[in-house]
Amino acid sequence: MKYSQATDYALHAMLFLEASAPDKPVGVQLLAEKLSVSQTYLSKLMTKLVKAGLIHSSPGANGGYRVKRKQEEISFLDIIRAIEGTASLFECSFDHGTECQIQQVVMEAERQLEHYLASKKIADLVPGHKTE
Amino acid sequence: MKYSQATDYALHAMLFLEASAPDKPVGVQLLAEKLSVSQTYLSKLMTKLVKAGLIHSSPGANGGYRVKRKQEEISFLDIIRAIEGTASLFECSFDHGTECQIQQVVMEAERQLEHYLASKKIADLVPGHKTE
DNA sequence: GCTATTATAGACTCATAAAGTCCTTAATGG
DNA sequence: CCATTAAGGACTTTATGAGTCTATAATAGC
Repeated sequence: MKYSQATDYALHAMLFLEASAPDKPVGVQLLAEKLSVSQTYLSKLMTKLVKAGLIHSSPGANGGYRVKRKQEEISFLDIIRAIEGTASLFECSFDHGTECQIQQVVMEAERQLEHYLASKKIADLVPGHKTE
Repeated sequence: MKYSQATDYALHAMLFLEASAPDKPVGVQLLAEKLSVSQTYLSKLMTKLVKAGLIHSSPGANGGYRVKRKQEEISFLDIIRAIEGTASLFECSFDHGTECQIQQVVMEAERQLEHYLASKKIADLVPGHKTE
């Protein structure tokens, strides 16, 4: 069980966007160069972030990506979910009665994990940003 | 990101073993029937649990699997690790300086997740077992 | 309005891992 | 010795991650 490398790219891309000037869009070309990944592949990931409402994109000349205004709100969990999806960490494949005790334990663990990841904001990592 | 179904099988198999008489070994045939999975596949998973030191196996007639004496100690994390391995949830693939802030956040989340899963024992789910 | 630039999207490839099957070998109790 | 049971190697099948390649759509600047 592991987070995909795509999540790694997305987290770093978001960090880069946060650290960039908020008014000037950053193109996928520059991002891909910084992350040492192909433009076309990264652009698919960026599109996921756009669809998740985390960033804004503008096509055309001088276009690119910008973080949304509520950037301080963007958590690790937001980004991870945008890339990995929202499927549960564990799902018991049996039906023994109505509820699986094992599943309940793992689900609670997942709930705590997500709570922590939701509390951590990307903006926290950028020097000079105030989050609170 | 998801735990494999193999982990699901293993957790349920352990729960079954805990709930069985500790002196009489349970064969993979019975286990596989209870879990609706093939014997050969399940036996591979059971072997992993044996190698991890969680259960004891005896071949030959009347053989099978038994939990080890320190059964109260067996945690969800033990079982999950035996099946999934101990690889980290997240590993940053870049080398930007010495440490990745992103990785540190996710690693801390993972540490908490594992702490919780280590605190939960399979024996807790078996009525009539005392854990503390 | 034309053109260069940039995001979006579909179709495809390639490698890896999960999930499982089949067959053989080794150990052990009766 | 034999029936029973675990262990292990070799294989298949399917799904997913990680990309590539090519085309299309939108937009700014001239």
